[in-house]
Amino acid sequence: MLTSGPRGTKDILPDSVRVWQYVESVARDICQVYGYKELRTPIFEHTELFLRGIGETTDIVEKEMYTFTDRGGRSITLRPENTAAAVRAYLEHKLYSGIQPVKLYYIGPMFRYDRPQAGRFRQFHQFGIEAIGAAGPQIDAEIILLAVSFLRKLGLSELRLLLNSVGCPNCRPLYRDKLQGFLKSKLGEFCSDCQSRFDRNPMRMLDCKNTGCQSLSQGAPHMSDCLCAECREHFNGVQQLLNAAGISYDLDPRLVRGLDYYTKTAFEIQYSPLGAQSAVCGGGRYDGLVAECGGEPTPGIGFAIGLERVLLALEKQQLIAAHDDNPDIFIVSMGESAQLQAFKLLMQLREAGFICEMDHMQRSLKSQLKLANKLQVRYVGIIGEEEAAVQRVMLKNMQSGEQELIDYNEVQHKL
RNA sequence: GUGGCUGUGGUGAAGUGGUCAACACGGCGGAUUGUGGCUCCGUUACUCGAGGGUUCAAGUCCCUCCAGUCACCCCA
Repeated sequence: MLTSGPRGTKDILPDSVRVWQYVESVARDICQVYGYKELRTPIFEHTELFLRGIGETTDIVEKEMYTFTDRGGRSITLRPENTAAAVRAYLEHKLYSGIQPVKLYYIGPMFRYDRPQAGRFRQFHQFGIEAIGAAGPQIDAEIILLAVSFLRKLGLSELRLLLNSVGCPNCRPLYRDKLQGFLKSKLGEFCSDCQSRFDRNPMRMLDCKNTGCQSLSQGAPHMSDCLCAECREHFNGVQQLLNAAGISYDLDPRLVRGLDYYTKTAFEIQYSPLGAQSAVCGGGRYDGLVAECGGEPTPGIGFAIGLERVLLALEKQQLIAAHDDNPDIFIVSMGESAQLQAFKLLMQLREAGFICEMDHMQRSLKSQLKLANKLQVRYVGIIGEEEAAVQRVMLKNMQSGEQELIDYNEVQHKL
């Protein structure tokens, strides 16, 4: 249909653009405070980047990418997330040669071919940050603090921070074996979803909403109990720092990030009033990604915040302030010579920075005043034949109804 | 990709096979021709998401598709 946009996309209409700009400005401000610089990468990349970066067996790559062949025969994909692209840019422009860690942020549209739902769209927007080059838990804590404080600055409460460690290539395979060993004997009793998860992602079975499955997985080993010494120390370090910062969080042994590149710290911030899609922020460490993309082994960590979900949350909490951008003055005119005068006055006032409007529909005097009233202007300047003849304007205060005949030059002093 | 619900004007909606598709809000115009907000009046759907079918007759029944919405999967 010519008259409707593609499924899962939204137009951001003038009435809501202001809120977007506000949220974006809060994001930019906090990034400046924390020392993160904006990075703008293309909206599409070589498909290969996402296959390698995100992981070929992830849902995103298997069924959610907008992929097409361009006229040169290249396979191109609209970015489904921005971490891989940030790492690509980091390598391409040799950002590793500068001050470490490299701290970046981005705000922009992402694309995933999902079925639309509350809080989920095919084109959606993320504010995300990436810190590449630092391995210690300090940077993990910094990033989590940045996310939490961004959401708090917007006024959101009822946020829940979930924290876990998903281990590293040394300890995760061992854990996976251990978990599968535990679940294997009861596999037949799990729901069909869980049975299919067994091979693909057994950790997901701990997360099943089915109460039967939940009781079956009681007592299963937790990743956090099977971490190698290095991962354990790192995980403890992150918690210590969060404690020191007074940030409350819940350890969630079932928290798993869906993308292959995550290691160690995984976190998520939930805003439960949103319904099923309650994750407002998701992030974690990806120590293997830079090497996977062809660089030297380099640690990294980042998060992404879903802006649509943030806006939904702001709406739920009624934190969206109405902004007044009503005109300061509406110029009413009647007759051709008066119109010329009115137009000149309008230009003059706009040059001086006042918000001014006039009629563009050849309305009658009465209709112009009705319109001015609807626009909730404070003043109306009336220029008819009489006023035009003496080069003056009838300035009317719309609240008191009082009006006086004054020179054009006086108008801006009265506003 | 799977399932539930929904689809009437700019908006919210009545309408449960048969005269001009209620009503409310909004928009536009007007109420002796140079003055708004209140009130009153007029006007605003060759058409009921799209396309087929059943019927003498369909917004009302059937099918297909599309879209919205919520949930699963997954995720921001």
